[in-house]
Amino acid sequence: MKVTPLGYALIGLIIARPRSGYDLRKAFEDSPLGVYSSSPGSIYPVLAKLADAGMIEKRAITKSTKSVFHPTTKGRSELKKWLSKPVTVNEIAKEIDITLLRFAFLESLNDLRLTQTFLESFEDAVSTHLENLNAFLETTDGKALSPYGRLAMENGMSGFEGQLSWAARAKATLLISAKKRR
Amino acid sequence: MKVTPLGYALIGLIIARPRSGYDLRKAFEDSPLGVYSSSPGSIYPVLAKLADAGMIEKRAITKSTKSVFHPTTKGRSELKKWLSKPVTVNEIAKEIDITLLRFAFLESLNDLRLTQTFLESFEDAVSTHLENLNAFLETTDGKALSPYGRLAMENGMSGFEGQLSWAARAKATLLISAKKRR
DNA sequence: CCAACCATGTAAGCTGTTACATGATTGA
DNA sequence: TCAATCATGTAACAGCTTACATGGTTGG
Repeated sequence: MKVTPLGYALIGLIIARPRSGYDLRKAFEDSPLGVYSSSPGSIYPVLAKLADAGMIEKRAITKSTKSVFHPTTKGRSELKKWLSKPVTVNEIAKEIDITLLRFAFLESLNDLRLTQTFLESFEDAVSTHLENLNAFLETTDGKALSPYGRLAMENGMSGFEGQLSWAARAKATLLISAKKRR
Repeated sequence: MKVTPLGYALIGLIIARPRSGYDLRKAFEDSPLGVYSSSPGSIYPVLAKLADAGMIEKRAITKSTKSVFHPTTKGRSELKKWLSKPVTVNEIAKEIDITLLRFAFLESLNDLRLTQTFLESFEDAVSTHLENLNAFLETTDGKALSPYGRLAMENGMSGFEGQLSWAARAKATLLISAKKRR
């Protein structure tokens, strides 16, 4: 079964703490971090599929229509697989918010080496993408950019430069404890 | 008929210069600016719909299977309507790349006042969103953020701060000629 | 002549959203 | 008791992508 990003997000939240469908909806509702709709139509069908596939376990609450989802071994390992995938240029360019989602859930794995690999892969992808953008500026199309187009382009580029410094900061913040331990 | 963002992008490109479907595909292919797929399945159906709705005009090239799309009055006015919509907080939070697309096409309207309105609306939306994010940090959920979650949050926030300085720069760059004219 | 590119289109599917529908529980 | 919130679910569709399919044109 193919798990979608929303599916991974749900598994990740359930690993952090077992929750009902309603709890999960609220988790999306309360945070202003864009991402997904909190509407029932988004979440319940995905939860049902994940439960079918054994990625999570639905436990009924006695004397209630309510139920709570718990993590399973399979769910944990699938999530880990997803989080361990290297960051690609395409992911950076088109769905960087999903990259950040992956980063956030990385914490649950408690594996600093993986975090480091991830952040380095992130830096590589961002750098490559920035090189591509710079290369584009040197092409005929790039040089022919109108003022507004150029400004829009600069918007993107300075954003990705910000991503690079963020990654450096993140590494410094998270990997410092490892250094201390030496 | 409802025009989708991809539809507006196509109208905008056609206004800039009449093109065939194939030309439009290449426009997406060559630019590393994320946005849309250049595959035929994305573009041709939308072009057909836009032509049906009178937003663009398909002109056959004699002795060829090829044809070129030209802008229409209706297409121009619909695009202008789309570009004139104020930037909302939700748009900033969830589809800022579309906001930037709108900005880029704004140039074709040749209306500095509209550009200024747009950028100010953009600044307002970004500021409000930043306030929302800051407010979230003060809530129980915000204070309970794990280190990784906090870093992901900071990533977003510094990105939006970057958007604010970009908007200021864009205003300075574009509106300076208006000042000179006084 | 054959590879590469020009050129257009359809069908199926993926991912997620909006809108609809229903009923239980809680607190003022 | 009645509004608000808890709680779960389905149906329809939106918007875009991938993969498939087909044929013309050009240059080495």
